[in-house]
Amino acid sequence: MTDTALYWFRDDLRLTDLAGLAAAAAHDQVVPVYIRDTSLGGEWSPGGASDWWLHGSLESLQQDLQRQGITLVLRTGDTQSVLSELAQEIGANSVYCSRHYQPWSAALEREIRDALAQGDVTLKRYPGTLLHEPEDVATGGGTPFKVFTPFWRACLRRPDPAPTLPAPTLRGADRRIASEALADWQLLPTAPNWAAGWDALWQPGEAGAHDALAQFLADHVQDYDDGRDIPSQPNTSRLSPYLRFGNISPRQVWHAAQACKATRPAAAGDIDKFLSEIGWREFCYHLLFHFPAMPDEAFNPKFAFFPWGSDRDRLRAWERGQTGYPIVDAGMRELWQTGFMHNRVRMVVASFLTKHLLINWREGERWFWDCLLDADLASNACSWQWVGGSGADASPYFRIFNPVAQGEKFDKAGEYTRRWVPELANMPDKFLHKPWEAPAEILAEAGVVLGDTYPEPLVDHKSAREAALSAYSTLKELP
DNA sequence: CCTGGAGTTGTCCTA
DNA sequence: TTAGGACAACTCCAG
Repeated sequence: MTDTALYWFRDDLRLTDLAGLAAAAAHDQVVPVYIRDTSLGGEWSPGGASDWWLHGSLESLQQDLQRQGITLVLRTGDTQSVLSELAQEIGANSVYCSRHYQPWSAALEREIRDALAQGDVTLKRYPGTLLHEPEDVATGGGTPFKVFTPFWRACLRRPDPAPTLPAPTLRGADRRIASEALADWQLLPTAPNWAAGWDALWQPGEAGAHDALAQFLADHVQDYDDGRDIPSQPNTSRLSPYLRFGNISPRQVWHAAQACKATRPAAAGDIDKFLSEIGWREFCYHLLFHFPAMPDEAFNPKFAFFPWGSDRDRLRAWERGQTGYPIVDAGMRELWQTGFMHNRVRMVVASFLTKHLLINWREGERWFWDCLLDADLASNACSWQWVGGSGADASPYFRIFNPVAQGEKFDKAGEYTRRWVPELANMPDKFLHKPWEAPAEILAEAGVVLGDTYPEPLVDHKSAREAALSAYSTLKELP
């Protein structure tokens, strides 16, 4: 009798460094499946940009498997039912998968394990796309870390993450198994196709991930410490969407970075800084695991009654990149047009939404969720709470980014701002980040008519800052 | 249980 | 022009 295993692909869309797939390869036959279950996660089921990346990742995985003569089975429906039916259909005795850490994942995995067991099928769950399991990192008192620095120090004290695994040699099923067509899932936008041109910017899938990592380590990591803050420079890794979908594992990133450090000791500081950003991803996942309400509720309970405003017009202006603050608008338009935003600018726009507009961080979290290719429940929730001040190890209340100063400091020559806000392209550097201060003749010469070709500032920085400080000061009056 | 240093990414005012 | 301190007080976490 043929010994057949099912590999259930989730957010681990790759073939290398996948312990569960390597283990499944010991069976006579392996049938890989990806299940589209739109009921999972409720309001946190993937947004539009994520679906675009998912499509590309699945297409890439299909091709990689096809090279071994194996077809990726695509099915739609309730995950548990699909797995049970498919296991029965192909006579599988085992189902392999990687672990997830979302609030609903543990219960889902338990239910699936129990349901499969009824048909004498074993669910074999392997560690997920992290460096360390949440259970393996704790304070001396056994509690989860709530501050990043001691968390990361504890991670670094642990044994190195396991060495990475090669892609296993798989033998597919000896008969055809029904699969839906990826195109029928309609993961790509059509009318309108807002992702037109994204193929030139991104290469979803495992090969693209390794290209991006290799190029980053070869050409850009050496200036990471300073360069990562300059949005016009290519010194960030842009690995986040690949990590989000498991096109690459953080262990692969870790070991590649360590190898790079060995050959280029001068870049060691930059590389450690980069790895600490991988550490932030790790920290967010661990926090979400221990505090599953993170995406929906303020981590710091003092914020339960924070006087957030709810001005829909202002929120809309922020979303559309029409706030009148050039660096903010540049970021929001980069997001809308490319599915990505530079990290420094993410902080600026998030600070602007929560502190200048006093709009609840959850509105920003929601918008990013739909627009970002790397929309990740853990990183998105924790980062928004961090900026808003309610999160773990959060930004202090008085840290209110001045959007003019941030623009002048990090986009001094205006390259980034002019690219995404072309109506200001002819503004001189001196006034690019504060066009409302420009004399009439300068505006005329640059072809800018405030309130017409480019908005007047939505709020006045100084008074918005004072209003935020005053709102945040109400926190300390609460019990 | 107590103690004390520390805490991703800033801004503004003053001297 | 520039450097330093204030901006709350609190919680976290290791010793």
